[in-house]
Parts: sequence; structure tokens; C-alpha cells
Amino acid sequence: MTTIKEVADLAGVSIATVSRFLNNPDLVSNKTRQKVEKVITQTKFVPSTSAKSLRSGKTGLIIVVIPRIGDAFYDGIIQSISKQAKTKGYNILVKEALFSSFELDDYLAMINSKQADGIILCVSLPQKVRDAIKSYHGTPIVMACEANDDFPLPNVRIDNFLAAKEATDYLIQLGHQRIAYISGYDNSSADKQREAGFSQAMMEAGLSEKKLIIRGGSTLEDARTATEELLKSPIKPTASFCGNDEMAIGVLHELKANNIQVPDDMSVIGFDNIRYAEMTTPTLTTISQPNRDIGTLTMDILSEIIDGLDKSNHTEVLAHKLIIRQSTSTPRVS
Amino acid sequence: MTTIKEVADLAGVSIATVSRFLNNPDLVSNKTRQKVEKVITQTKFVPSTSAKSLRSGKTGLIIVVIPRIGDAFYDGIIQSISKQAKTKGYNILVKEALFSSFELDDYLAMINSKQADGIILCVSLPQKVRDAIKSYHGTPIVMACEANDDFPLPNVRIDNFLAAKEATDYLIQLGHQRIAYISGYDNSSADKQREAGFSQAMMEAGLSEKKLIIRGGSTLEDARTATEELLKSPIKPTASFCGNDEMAIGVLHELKANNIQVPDDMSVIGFDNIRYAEMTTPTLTTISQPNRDIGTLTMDILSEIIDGLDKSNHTEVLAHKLIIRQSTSTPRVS
DNA sequence: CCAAGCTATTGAACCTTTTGGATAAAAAAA
DNA sequence: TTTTTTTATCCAAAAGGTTCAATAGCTTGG
Repeated sequence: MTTIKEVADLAGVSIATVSRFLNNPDLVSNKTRQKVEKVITQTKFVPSTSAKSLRSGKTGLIIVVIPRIGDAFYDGIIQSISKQAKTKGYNILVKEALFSSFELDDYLAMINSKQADGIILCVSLPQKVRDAIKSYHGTPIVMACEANDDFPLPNVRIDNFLAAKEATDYLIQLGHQRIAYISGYDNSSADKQREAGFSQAMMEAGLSEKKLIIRGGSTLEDARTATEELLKSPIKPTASFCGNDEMAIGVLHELKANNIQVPDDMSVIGFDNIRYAEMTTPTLTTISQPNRDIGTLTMDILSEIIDGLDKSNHTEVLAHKLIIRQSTSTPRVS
Repeated sequence: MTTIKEVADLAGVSIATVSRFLNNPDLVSNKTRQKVEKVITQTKFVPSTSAKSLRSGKTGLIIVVIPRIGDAFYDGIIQSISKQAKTKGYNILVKEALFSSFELDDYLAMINSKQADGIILCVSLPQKVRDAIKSYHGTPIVMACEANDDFPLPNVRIDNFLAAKEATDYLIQLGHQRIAYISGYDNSSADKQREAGFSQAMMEAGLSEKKLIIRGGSTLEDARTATEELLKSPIKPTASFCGNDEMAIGVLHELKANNIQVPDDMSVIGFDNIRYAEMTTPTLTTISQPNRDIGTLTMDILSEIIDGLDKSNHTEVLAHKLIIRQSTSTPRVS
């Protein structure tokens, strides 16, 4: 591993000059510039990340935390964050916070150890973590798609409450009365908001008695048990609204396995509009989040905070959209 | 940001002792241990990552490069790598190498700058990168699911050639003669192997004239143009074999949009057995890769290399499996 | 009671880079 | 030519840890 010192020696200059060549090339004369450049290319010198960031206090890195690698929803977000990050000179790395495999200590280390210049959270912080970092503030954080109310962090998202209410209103307007809400990721504030929006819509329609809330999750297994519960419920829902598309697709699959026709016997609505939502049979009615815009904006705000602007409590709410496809219809008259 | 010096001062000990408390607690007496512990918890001290790794030459980090966040196939791999990494004391971060957004310089920086203790590549290295690092060797690398032959790196994978040949043989055995191969990710050596296996099977069956090779990709858009090409081909295939499930699902969707019945008018086989493969209509025949085993083994080997063992050219080939579902059948007699 | 052997702690060197102040060399002004 | 200004380079001090060799304080054995 070549060091800056070796490069300096080989080029016959001081290490300060090499460093300048790397960071402020215009401050070094043409002649030396060439000498240094030659040595650097032939030694394949790359400055040590740790030394660089120890000295400068900058890592050039943004860590994005998502609940699960391979969840189609985060595709667009990551891509737009990545793109925007590049224009600001940052590199992004993704951390999976799957099923509490990412623990308190991991969070604290990430936040307090200057491992990155900024953090984008696409997950809600577990209670324990919130408690632990309540007063203190290390690495700047912005939340995307999520938000927590007891410990506010700047965030960019849609109005999950309103979106869920609209979706539920749509089902009600179609004539459904007995409707189930099947939740998504545990521990997601967005999911809680969605559930609240659902309940609100049911209440306003005077259907509170006929609502059913089922704990879903994010795997096929979760969908299976949720569907089971859905089908054996005495309320006999004619429609179900899922906390995310992943869950909705699982439910669709399970309903088919149980010979329940969608939408005739059961309408299904998802949330997120992932790319698979239009590839199911029937295609999935869902709510679309402007994920690329969320990503771009999140990165912009994070970058401003890193540059010293105070954006605490800053909240940006973008527009969602109900996408009507084939999985919803008026309930079959029985 | 508290530093080790501040902790030392507050606890009335030297920084060496604090460091020892952190890394070799058994070398420090009970009394001092308590003093230091108290100060650390109340100052919320977390050692600086960069200082630590600058001095020790270790980062405790493994970077995993995958083609795309949100590709369901990498789910299991990342989870198993993560789990195994944890037992070895490493933390993993994921880098998306999407569509050449991750360039030569990014690769070189990652490999040469000691940013991580090891790298797991779930993508093939672009030619330019291979050329650039041919002789030199920085951070240890192991490939998972992929391999490149001109510049061999230790790798863990299935026999993609054989798997593809088997899948094709299966179609032939069902009675298909005019078969298309629709490729997956560009630049994937695994995909090239699959195509070769397909061609071999067709040749051995004397069907080389009746084969069709279409450049697919990894997005719905790619699937759309590939399906278009598939349908207007003079060869009129009765079966198509896709380089990955993502593509196969897209093709399934496009065929449906064109009113082509699967499997009656067209059999479809995918590759990877992602979780959505059993949720499509019809469910997807595909080849399953033992992705969790691949992940675990890859991490084991990487860890050994980091510890100094020589595993260059080490190749581990695990068993794949053809999973027959509803998307394949004998061709309709016409 | 003293030499020898432990144990717990410390001081200082070191890892690699950035950067501000000092210096030398070159160019411009007097 | 001498003085001033500008430009290019260098020296050395950080940055926050780890670790080795040295030291101080105790205990043990003879």
C-alpha cells in the first residue's frame, strides 16, 4: 500500500505538495504537477480513507438505512439519493436494519463514531435508540418516508395518514363496509399513520364496528398467517387494505390459494406502488409515493444540514396518488 | 464529540488505559475499569472510526457490491453474509453498482483506499477495472454468484452453465424445439455462462438453427422490448428461458398484455427462484440457487483471506435445483 | 530483609493525511 | 541594483486512536 510519503519521496517533493496536488492542483506548478502525477499513476497511489477523514473530519460518505435489501420499494429512493449525492460529492452505502438485527449499539456507533458525514433513515428508530440519543446529537440525520413524533428529526415523506384515509374512503365509496387493515413493517411510524388514517375513515363513515386490524409484516409467511386470520374473522371483510405492496402481493397469493376471487370476493389495496404491483394478476390498486422526489429532496436537506444550516424539525410533505387497478371493485352482492 | 483524551482526563487515568479498557478489559484492574466505564457512559464516548482504523489498519467493515438494491435475489445473500459477518466481528455495508453508475475510479478507490477490510462482489468487474487492477492487489475480494475467467478471484457460486443446460434440456424434453434465451444483467459472467449452457443444450439436441438469443436486461422496460422482439421473430419460439426471474416476471406480464397464454402458447423459465417466482400467475418454473449457503460460505472464505490464508483461485461450486411450477408445459400442437 | 517476579499503569512513538505559517525563489516595482 | 510582491514549496503540528517498552507498586521466596 503506497503512502503519500513514498509518492513524495519518489517525486522528489514534500508530502504537503503531493497533498496539494490532490486537493488544490492549481496551487502547484505545472512542472511539479507532472512529476507527481506520473508517480501517482505508476504507484497506483490512493490516499488512505481513514487518515484523510481523521485529519479533515469528513468522510465523504452517507449511510442510508433501509429495512431490507431486496425490498423493491427502496430501489427508486436509493437511486435518486445516490444520484443527488454524487452531485454533492458524496458516496452512499446502504445498511440493512432487518428485523432488529441492527441493534442499539450499532445505531449508536453509526451515529456517534463519525463513520459517515450524514445518515438517511428509511426506518423508524427503535424506542431504545431514541431514548439513548435524545439529548445528544452526533452525525446529521434526515428521515425519508418515515418520521417519529416524540423525537422529531427532519424528514421528507408523504402524508401517510391522509393517503390511507383516501384509500379507505375509496373502498367505502365502492360500497365496502367490512374492511380489514393488514399492517406492514413493525416499528414503522408510516405504518402506524396508515393504520390511523384507516381507522379515521372507518369512524367517519360510521363503520368502526366493522373494521378489522390484523398484524401483517413483510414476508410471505406473514402474509400467510394474516390471510388466515382475515378469512376466519367473524366480520368477514369484503376488502383489505395492506400496509405495503409486498404484503398485498403476498395476500393476493394466499387468497388465490384459498380460492377467493379478487376483486369479486375480496378487494385488495396495497401501498407504495412498487414495480411488481402492475405485474400481479389481477394488477394491484395501490398508493404511489413519489419516491424519487423523496430521495432527491432528502439528500438536498441532509447536505444543507451537513453544511451547517439548521433544519431541525424541518418536514417536507410531498403528494401521493391513488392508483386504481384491477384488485378493487364493488363488493359482490350476497 | 468526546475523545479518548477527555475520557482519560475525567477518569484520572492515561489514554492507554482507556484504550485497553476498550480492547482488552481483562488487562485493567477492577477499580479503574469501573471509573472508566462510568465516564464513558456519561460522556457517551464512542471511539472515532477513522482514528481507530488509521492506527490499527482494520476497519471492521465488509462492503458488499450488488447490481441493484431492491433486487429480490440479493435478499437472502445479504442476510446470510450479514449474519456470518457478525460472528466474525465484521459489519457489512452494501454498495449498489447499478448500470455503471459505479465507475472505474469508484472501484479503484474502494479496492485501494483501505475503506473496508474486505469486499464481496456480487457483480462482475467491468473490463476497465479488471485491466486496472490486474497485477496489483489491495483489499481482499471474494466473488459471490459471479466469477471472471481472465482475472480469477476466489468465488462461490453454482455451475451456471450446467444449470442453464439442464433447464434447456427440460424444455427440449417437454417437446419444445424453438426456444429463446433472454439474457439478464449486462456484464454478468453468470449470465454469459447461462447463455452458453443454453446454446450447448440446443446444439446437442440438434436445434441450433431454432434457437433465438435476445438481449434482455433487468427492468420492465427491458422485458417489454425483449418480448416484442420475441413475438415478432420468424422463428416463433414456443418457449423462452430468461437469465433471471426479474426478467421472467416482466416477460410473463408482457405476454399476458399480448394475450399469449402461458404455458399453453409459450413456456417460460426463469433463474434464481426469488420469492416472487411463486406469486405470479402462472407460478414460475425456475432454477433455485442456494443463496444463503453462498452468502455464508463467501463470508467464511473472505474472513480467512483477511486473516492471511492464501485462497487465490479458490472456487466453490454449490448445487442448484430446477423448480418446476406452472409456467412450463408441453407445447400446444399446432 | 532483599532480590525476583507479577500486575497495573504510563509515556511516547506511530498510523497517514491536511493545513497554516515560514521560507525560498522568482517576478515586479522602485 | 535593491526592495516589494507574488508564487511555489516545505516544515511541523495537528487529528484520535493503538501498542510497545518502561516504570512503579506489590507480593513471594529464600
